[in-house]
Amino acid sequence: MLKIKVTRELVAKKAGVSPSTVSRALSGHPGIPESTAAKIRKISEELGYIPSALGKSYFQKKSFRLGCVIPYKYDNRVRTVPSDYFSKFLYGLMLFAQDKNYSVTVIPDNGLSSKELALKVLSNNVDGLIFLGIRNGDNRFEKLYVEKIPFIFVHHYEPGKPYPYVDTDAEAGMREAMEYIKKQGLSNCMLAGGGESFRNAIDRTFIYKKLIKEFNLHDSGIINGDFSIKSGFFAAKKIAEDSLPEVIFCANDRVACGLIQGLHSLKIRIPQDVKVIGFDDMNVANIISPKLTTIENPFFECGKKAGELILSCILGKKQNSIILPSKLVIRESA
Amino acid sequence: MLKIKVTRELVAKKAGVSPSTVSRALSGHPGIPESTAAKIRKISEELGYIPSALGKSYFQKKSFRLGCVIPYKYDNRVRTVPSDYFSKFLYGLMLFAQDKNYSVTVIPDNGLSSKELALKVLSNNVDGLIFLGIRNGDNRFEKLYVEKIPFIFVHHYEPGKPYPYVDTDAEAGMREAMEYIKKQGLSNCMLAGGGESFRNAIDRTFIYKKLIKEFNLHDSGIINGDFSIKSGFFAAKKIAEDSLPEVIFCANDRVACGLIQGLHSLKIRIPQDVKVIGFDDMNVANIISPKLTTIENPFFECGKKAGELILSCILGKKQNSIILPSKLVIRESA
DNA sequence: CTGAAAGCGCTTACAG
DNA sequence: CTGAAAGCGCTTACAG
Repeated sequence: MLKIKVTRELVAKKAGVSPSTVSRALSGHPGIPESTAAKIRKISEELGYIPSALGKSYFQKKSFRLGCVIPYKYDNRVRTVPSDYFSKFLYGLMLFAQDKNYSVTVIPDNGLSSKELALKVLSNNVDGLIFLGIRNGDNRFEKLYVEKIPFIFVHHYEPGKPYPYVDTDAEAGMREAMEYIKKQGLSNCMLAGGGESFRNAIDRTFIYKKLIKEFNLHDSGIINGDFSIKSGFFAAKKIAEDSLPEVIFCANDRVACGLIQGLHSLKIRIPQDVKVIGFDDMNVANIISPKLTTIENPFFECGKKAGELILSCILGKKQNSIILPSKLVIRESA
Repeated sequence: MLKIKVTRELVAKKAGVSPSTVSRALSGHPGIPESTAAKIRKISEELGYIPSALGKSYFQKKSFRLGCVIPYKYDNRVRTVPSDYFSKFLYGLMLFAQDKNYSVTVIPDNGLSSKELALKVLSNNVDGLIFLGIRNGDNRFEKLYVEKIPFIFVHHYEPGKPYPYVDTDAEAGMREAMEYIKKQGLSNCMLAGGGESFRNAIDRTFIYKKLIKEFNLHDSGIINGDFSIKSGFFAAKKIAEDSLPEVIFCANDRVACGLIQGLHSLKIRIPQDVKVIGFDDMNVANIISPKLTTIENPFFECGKKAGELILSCILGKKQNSIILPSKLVIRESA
């Protein structure tokens, strides 16, 4: 027995109305009286009518999809955006999208050209692009902007440019952290910094310097790395060459993990010999020993907000960038 | 100056051919001589013609999208599939999809009904579904199968059912691990098991028992948990109640992390007092102290294979389930 | 090798 | 409040 595809026409016939009316009833068009709409919904249900997402998209020239662009490099292994970041963010985004009847398409980016990126939108594969893990100096966006491709950054922005973004205000959390250490009577700080590649790393370094002054603490210097575990490990060696500071701030939790490994290997105890404070509150912060005192970066919330913002861009509404707060999470390392 | 949408018709006119020929040339139809095709491609390029993905999808009634269904629970916080798993898998899948001109849509699943899941395919939102993190007793699949919805499992399967899946052969890696400890003259083993909720947990327990016998080692028992960090932590307390075994196998790296935390809190040293062997080789295995000796689960490869398999299902080709090998990765904990 | 034509399923402006 | 009709951009079977 062949199953017949249930079309809108069939529903219309059964309901004694025209196909147009079925469309309107099912999409909640205001012109249709509730009694008619209810009847049509009931018949649709009984018949098992399933409106085609493709038909709708096609007609409206909208894919109803948000593109989430994720960097990767493939050398020996795949390098990913730190996984927690990626997955928590994506959950936030998916849940937002689901709520708006959008879906989320993930796009791997190993250096797609402006043109290739634009094509994702121009070919209606997605309606807009959300960029994660962008590095400074990436010059692909001017062209996207000129072509009016809806796009936003997450945890990145370009000073002086109108590109909208969602970012975390690192200052709130770092301020809490400074207060916290000041209250303990500590003063001598260092920063295991994240270098110049990421806007967020630069900002965190800037805020560190600013707050050190503001709180009248002593800065014993900055060891620059690149946001990686390895760079944290090497920072430990450098820091141990001189007399230890009382507190080491880290550009992110990955750096903090490497730093802790490095300090361990040098038989330096945390927090007894030196306190360590991370940034991001990745899952690993709760697993590593000692558990990491760190500053929470609201990845999940970022995902939701990124959804809101890109949708505004797509729909041509206001596109005000969004800044989310960070906050201190006290555990064992400081 | 208004930019005119470049259509296929315009390309056709400029090239002096019909729109049909443009379609054929651009999609590499064999009937078109290369000279004509080249000319049409050139003109398309010059004009900036962008074929609409929506048009194609609509006509072919295919979305060219693979749906990746990811479980979550939202209570206080979002619970995710372990992030590494998720992100490495997704990279493999995305790269495969990209290669085949498909894209990947992520679908959050907090207990969608069979019907809701089927709808994702029936409405042409995606062409097929890839299920991650499925638990035993999930009864949503019979209906999908009956409705001929293309779907596969990853790291799950249902004995006696024809549902296709991609899984990792835990035995290869666990065998290596057993050989490795046997070679060290160790014998007294325990398992911090993963309980009954996940097929993979059951299998790993089964394989553990089987190999213990085969290698003529001593089994001091199994402490069952649920694949979580917390369950590993509690396992440590239980294990420490009696005399310690020489080696503790763990159902996965999360359990191993919890176990290590628990053992640390009891002042039990790893590997001096007891060896610990994980499973999965998540990122954290390299971060935790001691670094975890574990069995690598090829997540990235799983993603690629999952892409292949679901595509076979979608295209109605053979659907042979795929088993990937695991292997021992020696670090510090054993 | 190539063109004219049909049709995919939908939505909405228009007319009533 | 509701229907008939146009049209979104594509692909392919058919005819030549």
